Amino acid sequence: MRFATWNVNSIRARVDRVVDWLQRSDVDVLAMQELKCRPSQFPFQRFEDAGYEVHMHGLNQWNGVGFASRIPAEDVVEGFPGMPEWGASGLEARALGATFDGVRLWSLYVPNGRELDNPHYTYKLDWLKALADDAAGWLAAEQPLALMGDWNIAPRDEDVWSMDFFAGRTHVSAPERAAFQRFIDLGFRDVVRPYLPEGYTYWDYQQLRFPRNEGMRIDFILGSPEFASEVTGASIDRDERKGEQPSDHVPVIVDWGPDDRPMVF
DNA sequence: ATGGTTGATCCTCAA
Repeated sequence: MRFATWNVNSIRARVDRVVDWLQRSDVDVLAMQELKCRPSQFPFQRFEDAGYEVHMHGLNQWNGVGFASRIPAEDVVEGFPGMPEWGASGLEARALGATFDGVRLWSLYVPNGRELDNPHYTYKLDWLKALADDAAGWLAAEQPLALMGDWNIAPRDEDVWSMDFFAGRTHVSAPERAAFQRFIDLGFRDVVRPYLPEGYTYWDYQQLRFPRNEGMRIDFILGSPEFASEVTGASIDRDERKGEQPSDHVPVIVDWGPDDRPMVF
């Protein structure tokens, strides 16, 4: 099976690209973030015509998470217990869980944080702590489980194009990196890094960041031990940042399952 | 060519 995650930055602006990519890439389940729409606005038919069912969670023009899959989704859950609210606007559409053929997946859009002294930064850290608290319990199920999405954290210095540029900014701060590391300490593994030690997943639209390859690695797939042990490959589809109307993020893909296992002795 | 973003509830906010 092939699983992927992609912050599509508006599904309505990019449905052609996303559906074309799904079919071309032979993906079974795609976790999507930043759909930027409510269910009534989602182009469900375009996915269904391509053989994919969609489950999505969207409340307004911001955030929005979902799954497109060739496998039926079971036990679909919006948000997680204890997920913090954002001020008066309440719960945001940043997490959707679903099970596909026994594999539990989460599509996650971690709050951006904006600046270190911004209330969104505290919200981001609180949100990650609440997720980790719940995810610790999910691991006890000893079921294949993966947390997939836009984490808005660059865990290593080499995950940003310039540490000088990011000095004093979000995504690289010690508290954010500690929040990410907590998932690793719980037993999750970055299942892409062993196959691809280098490579960005995001380039800002501004300042010619992509032509200059001034990007960030902030989209990750963290697998439980039961998930990680069945991963047989991974890729980052950098080409999806090219061409007409790209998202500012690119897809991150893992190949998974006993049927995909190459011969290992 | 000495510049340079995109998307949404679209002239302001979010990333």
